[in-house]
Amino acid sequence: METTDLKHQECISTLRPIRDALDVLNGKWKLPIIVALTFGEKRFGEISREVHGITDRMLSKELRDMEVNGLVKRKVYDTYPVKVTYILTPHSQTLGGVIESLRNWGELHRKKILSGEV
Amino acid sequence: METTDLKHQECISTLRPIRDALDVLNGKWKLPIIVALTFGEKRFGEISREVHGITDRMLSKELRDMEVNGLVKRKVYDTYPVKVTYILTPHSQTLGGVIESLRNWGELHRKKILSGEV
DNA sequence: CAGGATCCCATAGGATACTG
DNA sequence: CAGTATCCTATGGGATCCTG
Repeated sequence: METTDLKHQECISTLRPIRDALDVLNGKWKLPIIVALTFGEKRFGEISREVHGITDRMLSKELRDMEVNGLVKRKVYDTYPVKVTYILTPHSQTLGGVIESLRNWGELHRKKILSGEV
Repeated sequence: METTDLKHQECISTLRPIRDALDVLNGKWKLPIIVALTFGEKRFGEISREVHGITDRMLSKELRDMEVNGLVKRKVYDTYPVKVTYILTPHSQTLGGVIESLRNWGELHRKKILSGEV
């Protein structure tokens, strides 16, 4: 294996975690759901009402996905009718820096594009 | 408008630049293309060979997209047959921090998932 | 209430062939 | 060489209805 191949391999393995991170954040609804849960533990119906436009199907799907990724915790109360709440996990808090970074660059990018700088 | 609505509006406007940033990076091929161009100006065919698995159609599409977003610059040489090269712009360099941030979190995330911590 | 089931459409992306 | 055109599949996401 020669130098350029080594470099290439290094970059490929660098790419994997980046893709992981992007996948966790991606899709139309994950960020809005995180925002909704930022203000505290919420029930399914509450999130549904706060994240404007989301359907029950997508909310259900995204919450399950986020639970698998350890971003939210699902709590079931044994009442009738059943009550289910979702809450952000400590792990989700570690996303703060990434989101900040994305936001800052997004703002910079928008400014440059609008000013015709790029 | 009451307090919760104000908070909500603030968060929505915060979300926009984040989405912008995610959109610029997203898709299967943008990062690998950036990696390929990191080692310097390259021709269409060279990128095609370095980014394993990409089709001409996707490469063409992604390069155009990245050009619109000011990440790459396209240079046409008036030779026969025509020679075209692509090079990363200074603006694309500003992505460095975001990518670092994504990579670090992605690695942390993977560790936590694999260790069963989440 | 908290979803699942079903159906539908739009877009991402792949395969192959073709052209200035 | 540097793409474009065409056709196809898979996935994301929406709409609607149903149920424990």
